[in-house]
Parts: sequence; structure tokens; C-alpha cells
Amino acid sequence: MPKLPEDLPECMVFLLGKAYQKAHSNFKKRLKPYGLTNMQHLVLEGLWYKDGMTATEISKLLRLDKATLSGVLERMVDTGWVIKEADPEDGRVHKLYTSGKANDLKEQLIQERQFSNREILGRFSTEERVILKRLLRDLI
Amino acid sequence: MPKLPEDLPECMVFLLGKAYQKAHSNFKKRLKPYGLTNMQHLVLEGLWYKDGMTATEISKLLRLDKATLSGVLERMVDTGWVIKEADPEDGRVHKLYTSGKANDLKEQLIQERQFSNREILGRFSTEERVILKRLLRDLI
DNA sequence: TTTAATTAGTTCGTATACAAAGGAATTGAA
DNA sequence: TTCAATTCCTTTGTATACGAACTAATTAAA
Repeated sequence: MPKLPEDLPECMVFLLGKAYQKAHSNFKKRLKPYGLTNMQHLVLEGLWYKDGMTATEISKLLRLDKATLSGVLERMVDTGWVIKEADPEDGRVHKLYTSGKANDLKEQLIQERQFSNREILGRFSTEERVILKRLLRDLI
Repeated sequence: MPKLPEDLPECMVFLLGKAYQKAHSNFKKRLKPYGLTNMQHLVLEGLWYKDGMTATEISKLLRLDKATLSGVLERMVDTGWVIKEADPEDGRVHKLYTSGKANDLKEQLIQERQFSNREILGRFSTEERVILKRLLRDLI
């Protein structure tokens, strides 16, 4: 691994970017057999937490951009992970539900995330894990 | 800020993603007046560290995907931040140099990154900053 | 030296990101 | 009640990401 420019290795944008890159890549590989992307998995977790949310609600809960989410949800409906229903009360609103296909895999999919998590944190002690999580939370 | 699904706030992919999102967004705003993206700024820092690198070398140094870099460099050449020269020794190779426009702004641009960095780490103590950086480096 | 294997870089396809604008439905204030 | 402000969601445009395939150029092996 070649040396990095000057003080760049001290730069948070760079460090966080690379750390995220690594974690993302790890989880991505795990999800590949399911035909799910990280983002799609995240949306499922959101709906398992509270089914029937609208796109805007998911967007707020998971801090996702609504424009991005729009496309993600469309693909998830197309591939049968999510069901979209118009709200008879309000013509603007569409409620989203996890499909049977998704629910059948729920335990497995949540486990995959936990496995990935353990792999990412593998080299750290329990104390380090706690500290890292706390610092990241504070930062967010 | 609504509560997050179950143990998701413990998930490294999620935490790192959101932390990166925040840092990235902060730096992005700072760079906007210059018409530079974060990625483009990173490439400039790489070339200031070692001018005349090839795309492959930059890719390795900064851990960037070569396919992504290809487009980034094309736009940077088009907008006059970077100069691309064919290598007479090897027909496959193109060497990359920072432009005068880029070099004139070098100090300022590096400072912007440092400012952004300070803002991101603003709430942490010196010890916390050191620990966070070490943990992220270890993770990468 | 002729072909196979490598290497540098581009292109393609798909999936985020996200600002900004647009369309449709709803609500609120005059 | 009517028109402006809001809200939900989609669309558009630009910029990453990244696996995979491809071209062109170089090198290595038989």
C-alpha cells in the first residue's frame, strides 16, 4: 500500500470514505446471492421496523434522499421485494410493505448484516468497538 | 430525529455511511465555489503529492476505481484542472499533471480541506480525534 | 518470432447520491 | 370557496461507484 499524500491520511473525509468503502464492499458481497443491494437491504430493515411507511417517512427515518429513494423503491417493486399501495385517503401518498419473499428471508438477511458487522469489527477489542461506535454517532 | 430500526444504529455499514455522508456533504459545500467536486479535489491532492502520475498510479495511491477515475479525469481535463500527456515511451500510458489554474489555488484548496476537517471534528477532544483516526485507519 | 499473457485505459450497464424542477393532490387563509 | 402555499412523489441532470468486457500496446514464453 503506497504512502498517501502529505496529511491526507489525517483527513476525515478521506478516512471515512475509505472506511465506508470497505464496509460497504464487504456487505455488498454478502448480499449478492440474494440479488439485493445495500440500499435495498436498508429499506427492508426500515420496513421491518415499521411496515406501511410512505417514501417520505422511510426517507426521514433512514436519512436517505427522496429522489434516490424513488428509484430504489421502483426497482424493489419490480423485483418483488416491496409492495406499493395507493392510499385511498390521500391521492399523493403511497404506502410501502415488505413482500412475502422478503419476509421469508427476514431472519437470514438480518443475520447477514450482523455477520458483516462482526467481520468489519473483527480486529477490534470490545472497548474499541464501543468507542468507535460512540464517536461515529457523535459525529453524525 | 426519529428512532432507527432495532439494532441498525449499531451497524457499521450504516454508521460509516452516515458519517461519511455528513463529512462529504460538508466538504462538498466548501468546494462548490471553485467548481470542484470532492473526488476532483482528491485527485489534485494526489497530483500535488506526485505530479505526472498515470491514471493507474493515481488509482492505486488513492484507492479509486480505475473505471470511475477515467470519467473524473476526462472532466478535469475538460474543465482545465488537469493536463494529460501521452507517454512517448509507452503508447498505452498517459501522464497527468496539475494545470496552472490548479496550482494557483493549491494553498487555498488544501486549506479548505483542513477547515472542513476541523469543522467535522469540532465537537471532539484532541484525544478523541486521535482515537477516531486510529480506529478508522485500522479498519481500512 | 509468433502467439499467449499482461497491462493501461475506456466503455457499458446498473445503482446510488443529490440539487433542482415539475406534476398532482391537499390544505390553509382570505 | 378559491387561490396560493404545501406536501408527496417523480423526473432530470450531473457525478460518483464498480464489475465486466473491450481495445490497443507491450512483454514474455515456447
